[in-house]
Parts: sequence; structure tokens; C-alpha cells
Amino acid sequence: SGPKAEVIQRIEEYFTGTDSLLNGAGTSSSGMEEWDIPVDGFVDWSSSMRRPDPQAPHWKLVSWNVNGLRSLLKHEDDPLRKLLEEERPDVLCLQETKLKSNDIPKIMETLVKEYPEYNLHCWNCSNPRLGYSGTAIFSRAEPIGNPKYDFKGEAHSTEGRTITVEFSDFFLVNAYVPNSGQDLARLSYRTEEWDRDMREYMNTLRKRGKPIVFCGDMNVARTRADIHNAEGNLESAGFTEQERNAFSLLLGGGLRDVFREQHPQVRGYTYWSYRFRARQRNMGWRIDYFLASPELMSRIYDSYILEDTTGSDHCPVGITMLC
Amino acid sequence: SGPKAEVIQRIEEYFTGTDSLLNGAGTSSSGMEEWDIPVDGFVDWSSSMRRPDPQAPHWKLVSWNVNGLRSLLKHEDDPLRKLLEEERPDVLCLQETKLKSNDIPKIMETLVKEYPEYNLHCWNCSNPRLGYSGTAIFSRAEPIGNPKYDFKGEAHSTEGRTITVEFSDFFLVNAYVPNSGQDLARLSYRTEEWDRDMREYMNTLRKRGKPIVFCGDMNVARTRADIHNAEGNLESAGFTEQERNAFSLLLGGGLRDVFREQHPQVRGYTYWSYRFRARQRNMGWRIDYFLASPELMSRIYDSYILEDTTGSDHCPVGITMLC
DNA sequence: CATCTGATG
DNA sequence: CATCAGATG
Repeated sequence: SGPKAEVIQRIEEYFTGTDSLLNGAGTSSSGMEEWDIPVDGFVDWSSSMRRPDPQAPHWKLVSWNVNGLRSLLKHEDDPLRKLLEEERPDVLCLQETKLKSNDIPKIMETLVKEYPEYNLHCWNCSNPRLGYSGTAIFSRAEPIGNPKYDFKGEAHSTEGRTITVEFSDFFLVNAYVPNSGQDLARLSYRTEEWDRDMREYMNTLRKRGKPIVFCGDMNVARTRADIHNAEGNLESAGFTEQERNAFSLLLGGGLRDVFREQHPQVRGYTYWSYRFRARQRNMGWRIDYFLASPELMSRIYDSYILEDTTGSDHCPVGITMLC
Repeated sequence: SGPKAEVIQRIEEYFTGTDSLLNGAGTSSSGMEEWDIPVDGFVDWSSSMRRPDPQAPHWKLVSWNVNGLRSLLKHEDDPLRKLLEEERPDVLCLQETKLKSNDIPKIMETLVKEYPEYNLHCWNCSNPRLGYSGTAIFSRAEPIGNPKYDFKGEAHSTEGRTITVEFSDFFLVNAYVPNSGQDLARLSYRTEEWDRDMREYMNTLRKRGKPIVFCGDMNVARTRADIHNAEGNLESAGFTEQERNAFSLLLGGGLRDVFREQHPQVRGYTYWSYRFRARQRNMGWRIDYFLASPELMSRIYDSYILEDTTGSDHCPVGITMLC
């Protein structure tokens, strides 16, 4: 019906192009381990790969691990306001706000006053551990009902890592997946409990009959194309076999890695350690994702990395979705 | 004998001028509490009150609570190097270096390389508590024997608060007197143990037959003229009756407050809280001192406050001593 | 090499 | 409102 249908048609053609990994993604039918795909012929992500905003009505969704919102708002170049004003996302999901509940009213007041067009501001924060983790969502559109904080009862409710918001035609889940920690101290919690329970949660959401957008810092790089130095990081938090396998299970369970499907031959990172001047040397990881239910893929027009946005050790990622 | 004797004569005349508090200092013969002297007619310290360097051979001694030496060396305007190059002290005493023993070799190497004219570099630091307190002395002249760290055996030996150096004609004691703490938690330790033991230590040094220069952050303002708001701070660490009385006992025991004797009618502060923009508003305290044995007073040519030196919540203080 | 907290001043 | 540490990433 009108421009939207035309655009969807174009997106479907784009996805079925010859360079697409779509058919192979999430399976290992070839016998080759999924993570170990060859990266010959991959090109680096560049913002010129972004597609212009479509004519059809659409939402821009952006996700960003800000590594401390209070600090971010003090930066000289004010990258959050720049993002809000230049990118104008309809929905902005933040991770690692590191806010304690005491800090939230003041920050919220500031942002509500400056950006009244965002009708929803919701915050989840760690408790009792202060200044750790934390997530937030700003949205121009108001959701159906109230945001849902955390998932699976009390199991993962003390670190403020997830917020779920229901919109008319999809669920949005914003997550900051636990880091497996130094010496992988938290690897088993992360993969055997959190990741498992998240898959279950995705299944329960799906049963409610709406597709899902699941975004945030997944704290795992999927494949050789998603990390600068695969060999050197096989034992590192964020690239262990256990984490990659758990992520594969999530994707196998019906969620799709939007960026990878739209850019099958592109190397694009979203995180660079603050150490070793890693960002200047582009020694990065792709660990921030938009995942989506298959039935949404034909409406997702663009998927991109805002690699020029500084102020955090992560940069924002975004999608454009027809609505 | 020559210029030195002439200068000493001039200093003595200066001290016996009509505006001197010399006769009243350290006693309360008038019935009025010493701290509560009227401050009418006091003028603010200004660097124009400094006396030019004398012709006779002399040493400049400077004392500075640097509030973290590592941080100080990273400041844009590099105030420590500026002090060393512009003031060219013969002896520099530092307090609150906040160095742990691990940090000392590297910092020492840097400074020894840049300022080889300082033949003595000695450091005392807190242990086991890291990054707390700490003192240091740099001196062009080499001392007699080795520096002595701490005093009174093991009683006050875990916080790196004092260094004693013996020169040919005086002892130099550099001290960072313990702060009485929030809610005066440490007031009794400070006044009943540390201050008492320090008086004893001064007595033992005196018995060795040399005068004493005792400098540093004494963490107490003596009188109404030494603090911006006396009434408001009668219960504050650094201006309680107990601390003022303990300091009076030290002065009564034979040490003289050089700045106050040379500038009896001057209000000069050496510390301003980082809070409340106290320094801009000159809401300060005089808590950094050079104290000296009476027999040295006729040789101390100048006593001054380097109020323009920033980089710490204290500014340096100095004296010029004929030798 | 960043961010947080919490202690200290 | 500064410094430090120590935890975390």
C-alpha cells in the first residue's frame, strides 16, 4: 500500500542479493564453525554505506553503551546532545548509564526539558551496587502500558540490565548483557544462566504475538569478521566459545543480526578498549547489536554504525524501521 | 662580621618595631584568650610585603602541601617546576605527596634529572595505607647523616608524616600534622598523642644543642587573624580549642611563629577548601607554618606566602634565613 | 585508559 | 571540589 510497500519490496531485493550471508547465518550446515568464516574480501564499514531515510513513515532506533551518562554529559563536544540533534532518533536505548537512582531525577529533568519531544524516559539501575551497569530508553512514541524492568522474576533484577517496552507492533528489549569478567569469573553465570534465561524470555515474548527488536551491548563478537584479532581473543571475555555458542542459540531461536544481514561482507566495530590506543588503531569488536524477529526484517531499511561518535568506549548503532 | 651581621642588626630592629606582637605571642598575660585577638587594623597579605633577597649568604626554605604530587606534576601550568625555577628554594619541604612507595622511584628519577642541583631527595610515605599523607624534602645542601623518618619509635610511623634532616647549624623538621577528621574523629589522637609527642620530640632535638626549624602543614589556625570565619569554625577540625591549645603549648615550649612575628598585623592564608569557591572568595586558613627556635629569629630575614601558586588547596610558604 | 564508588581533606 | 585507591570494563 503506497510508499511503504514499495520500500519493503526494495529491501527484500537488497537482502536476496548475491553477497548476502542470509542463508548461512545462524546455521553451520557447511561443517565450518560459524565464527570462523573467512574474512577475505570484507571491507571496512563506512558511513557512506548508510541508506538515506526512506520516504515512507519510519522510526530510527539507536542503541549506545555510553560508559557513564553523567560523565558523558560533561564532555566538551557534548556527544549525546549532538547525537539527539543530528541523528534525531525516534527511540534511543542506552546501556551502562552507571547512574544510581539518586542521580536519575536530576539528569532526567535536564533531558526532559531540553528534549520534550521524547515522551517516554525510562530508567533501570543497579541496586544495591551503585554506579554500575544501568539502562535507559527515550522514545518519541509512548508505549503500550508501562516499561517492564528486568526479566524472569528476581533472577537478574539487581543490576538494571534490561528494559522491555511494548509498542503497537513490536516489543523493544534494551539490554546490557553481563560481561564475563576478568579471568572469566562470571562466564558460567553469563552463558548458563543469563543467556539461557534471555532465550526463554524471548520465547515468552514471541508467544504474545508481536515481533521483537532486541538491542544493546550483547558483550559478544559473533565471528572472525566481528573482532580485530580473533586468535588472540579466543579466551577473552566476549569471544569465548561459550559466549559465541550462547549467542548462536539466541540467533538460531529466531532473532536475526540485522547489521550482518544487511552488510554481509563488512567489518564494522562498535567497541574499542580505552587501552592501547585501540580506537585509533581500529582494534575493535562488534558487540553492540540490533537483533530482530524475522518478520521485521523486510521493514528494516537500514542498519548502521555511528563510528564518529566519541565519548564512550562504544559508539552508537542504529536501524531505520518502516512503520 | 661583614654583611651578615649588618643584616641581623636590621632584622632585630624590624622585630622590635611598635607594631610587633612579639611580646604578647604565646602568652595570655592580658586575660584575653590568645586566639581571640582583635583583628581591627589588620591588612591582607600581599607579595609586596616580601623583602628582597639579602646580600649576605642565605637559604630560602619553602614548604608546600601539594595535595597529591603525581597529580600536581600533570597540571597544565606545571606549578611545581615553576616554583623551583622562579623561587629557586634551597630547601623544599612537601606534604601530602600521596605517593605510594612504588611511585617514588619514577617521580624521583624525573626530578633528579631535571633538578640535579638538589643533592638531597628524601621521601616518607604511608604504609600500609596507600596514596595517603606522605612528605618529602629536596635540598641543595647535603645534610649531616641520613634523614630521620617519623619520630618517637613506632608510635607515629605508619603515615609518613615527618622527616627530620640535620644541617650544620640547625635541625629541619618537615611535618604533615594529622587532620582531626570529620566529626573530630581523630581529635584526641591528634592533640593528646601526636601533638604531645611532637613537643617531646622537639625537646629531645633541642637537647642536642642545635636550633630547630619546624615547618609544614600544622593543620591548625592559631588565632582569629589566621582564619576567615573564626566563629563558624570553633567546632571545625583545625580550629578547635584543643588544637589551638596544643599548638600554643608547642609555641610556648620555645618555637616561634615566624610569619606572625614578622607580620603581626597581617592576615595571610595558606589553605582554602576546594569547596564553595573558597579560594576566589579568600575564605582561607593559615595552617602552614615555619616555626623556629628563638635563637634563629635574628637570622630569619623574610617570611612569606606564595599565594599565587595554584595546583593544590594549599599554597607554599617560605622563609629566607641567613647562613 | 576510561568510568564509577568511597575515603579523606 | 579536589586528591587518592580499588573495582570494573
